[in-house]
Amino acid sequence: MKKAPTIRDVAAEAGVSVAVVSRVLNEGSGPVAKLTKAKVVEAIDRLGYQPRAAARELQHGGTATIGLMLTDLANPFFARLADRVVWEARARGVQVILLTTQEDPHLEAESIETLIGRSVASVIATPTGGNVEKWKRLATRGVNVVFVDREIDALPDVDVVTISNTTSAEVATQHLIDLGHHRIAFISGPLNTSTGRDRVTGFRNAMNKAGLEVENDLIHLIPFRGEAGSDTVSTLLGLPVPPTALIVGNTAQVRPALRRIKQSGIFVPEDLSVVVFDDNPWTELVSPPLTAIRQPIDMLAHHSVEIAIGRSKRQLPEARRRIQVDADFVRRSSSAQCSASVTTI
Amino acid sequence: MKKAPTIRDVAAEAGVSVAVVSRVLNEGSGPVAKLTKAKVVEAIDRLGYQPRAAARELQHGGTATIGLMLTDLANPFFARLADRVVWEARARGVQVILLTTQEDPHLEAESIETLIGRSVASVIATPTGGNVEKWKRLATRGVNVVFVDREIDALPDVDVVTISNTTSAEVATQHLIDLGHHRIAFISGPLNTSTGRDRVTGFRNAMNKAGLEVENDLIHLIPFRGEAGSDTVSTLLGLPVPPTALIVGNTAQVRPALRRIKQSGIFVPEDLSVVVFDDNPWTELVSPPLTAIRQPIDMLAHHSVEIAIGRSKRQLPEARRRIQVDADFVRRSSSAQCSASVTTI
DNA sequence: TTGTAGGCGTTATCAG
DNA sequence: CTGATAACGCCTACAA
Repeated sequence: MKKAPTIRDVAAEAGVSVAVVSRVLNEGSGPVAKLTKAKVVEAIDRLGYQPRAAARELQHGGTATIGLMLTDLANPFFARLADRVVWEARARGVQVILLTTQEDPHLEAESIETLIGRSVASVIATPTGGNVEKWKRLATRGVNVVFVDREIDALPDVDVVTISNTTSAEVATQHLIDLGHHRIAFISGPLNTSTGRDRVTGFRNAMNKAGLEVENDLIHLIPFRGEAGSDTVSTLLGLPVPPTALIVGNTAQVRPALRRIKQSGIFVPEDLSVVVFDDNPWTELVSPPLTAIRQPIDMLAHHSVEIAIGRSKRQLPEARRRIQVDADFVRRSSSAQCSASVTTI
Repeated sequence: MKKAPTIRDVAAEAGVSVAVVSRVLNEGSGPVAKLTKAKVVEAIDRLGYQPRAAARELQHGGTATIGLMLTDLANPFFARLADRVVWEARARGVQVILLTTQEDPHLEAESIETLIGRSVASVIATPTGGNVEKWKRLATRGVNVVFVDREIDALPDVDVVTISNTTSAEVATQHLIDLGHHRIAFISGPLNTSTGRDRVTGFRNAMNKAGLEVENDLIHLIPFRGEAGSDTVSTLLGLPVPPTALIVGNTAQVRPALRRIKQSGIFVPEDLSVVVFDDNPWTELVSPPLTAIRQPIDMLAHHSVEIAIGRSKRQLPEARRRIQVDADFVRRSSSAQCSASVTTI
């Protein structure tokens, strides 16, 4: 475990000055004779030399690194997002430092500090909803912030990449209405997240448009973490007049909700039609295969990274970008004609 | 976007020297008068000062950061592992920089270089199987390497945290044997990974112990990436005498395999009993709920981080640690008595 | 084409 | 208790 060689060691080994070594390291930062270069390269890998990122960073005053701040990697949606972001970033030679907030604003605040300290060039994040001041400070520091999946209204200046949540929820709702459902329940995320809010809006829109009443009993806003989806389902099924259809607009709660439905001995779609947000690879393997809103994760990742890196190269127009990618509606077998509709109407 | 304040700005603002500021920053690195300290603290958050990690790192010659190198975040197993590792690390005030290799030794090599440049204290990794020299160099540099989930035989000195793969495969196999199966197929990962190898070994052990012949037709070693599991299933089902049971020992191929089984119109467990490696949250929601080997992911994460950090503090005995945690066997409904067993024997 | 020297922001070592 | 000042490893003028 001898200590790492420095640029000086390489210089000595090759019999040249550090400046020359630096020049061969950063291709094109200055002229180097062919022969000299060869000697240096030789020395470099004889010593197994590797430039220290910290020193470079200090000198140059920043890194090309992207900070990726997600709420929860155990959620397959975010896991796949992370996978794609890391991939896209690497394709551009940029590293990713990953932090998770567990939906906790306190941890989020810490993470922001950390990222400032690390002097990352950009951060891609799914904000919890709080820490408005902190986010502002980060942006003021010259860090390019890109929100993905969610946004914060109080921060109208940061770039945002999301799916069209309102429209997606409308589509899902309309689908069920077309099948004759009118008692449709909706489970969404907390109202202080843009996804939670926009999806509920879409749901309401579609219901109103169809002249159907929206009963507050049937709308449930629950946290992303935990298993609240289970109890919510129980509550819904226990209603005097239970819903005939359910939309789960909270990705993280799809599994708990489904679990409870199974336990309750309710049949899908005979007793209850189900549509869920986010199509993960397992969705089609459960019985019945689930009708779902598929979020184009690669697009989300692609645009986020594109913007993040584009900004740090100042190759983007000043104006804040707000990209909405369309989600696909995938019809499978968990949604069907409302059996009650014939008799009830 | 004014530039970030430095320790000097703080010193000026507080009317003291940089040394003093440094001392209040690093609690207990030297004496500071109470009043002075107050002034400094005041100045610090008036300026929103945040020490630059790069400078510290340069000065001190290393970071407390952990490099986490996984093959594929889209695989829920690794996603959950990442989640836990990030969590455990943070609980100890350590950051994680995440890299994925996509099972590609070339990308792995790059990642190793990167990590050296970043002068991380430790790296936790699921090695692809190659790059033996590179891994050695990393270790020689004084970086604490911990392999998790898999190991490399050619590197007998690095710490390893895995589940007991051989035993787990034995248990799974024995379970099927007990149910009267003797034509049992086994899908595993490539032989150049320890998981692939050990699981096959376990399978063979159990078969031999029961005096059953192991037909090579029934053992398939396929890559972790891609959808090879589908074709493999087709091949197996197309055999003159198809197997009555299948163990999928390649976590990433569980989904493709299952998918093809469904498509083939085969009934589980009536026509085919199925046992899979790794119990993810969806496993119990598919029909029928899958009998599975559950890997204790939190234990894997916990021990990995424990070792990684322990080593960097030199608080661990010299000797290499090799931790094997036991996996649980979770019996559900995808495995059943062999219907053919009565007639065939 | 090559070399020399100064500085990036911190911490650590010594004098005051 | 506090304050100068020399590293840490690299890059970049500027000189040779």
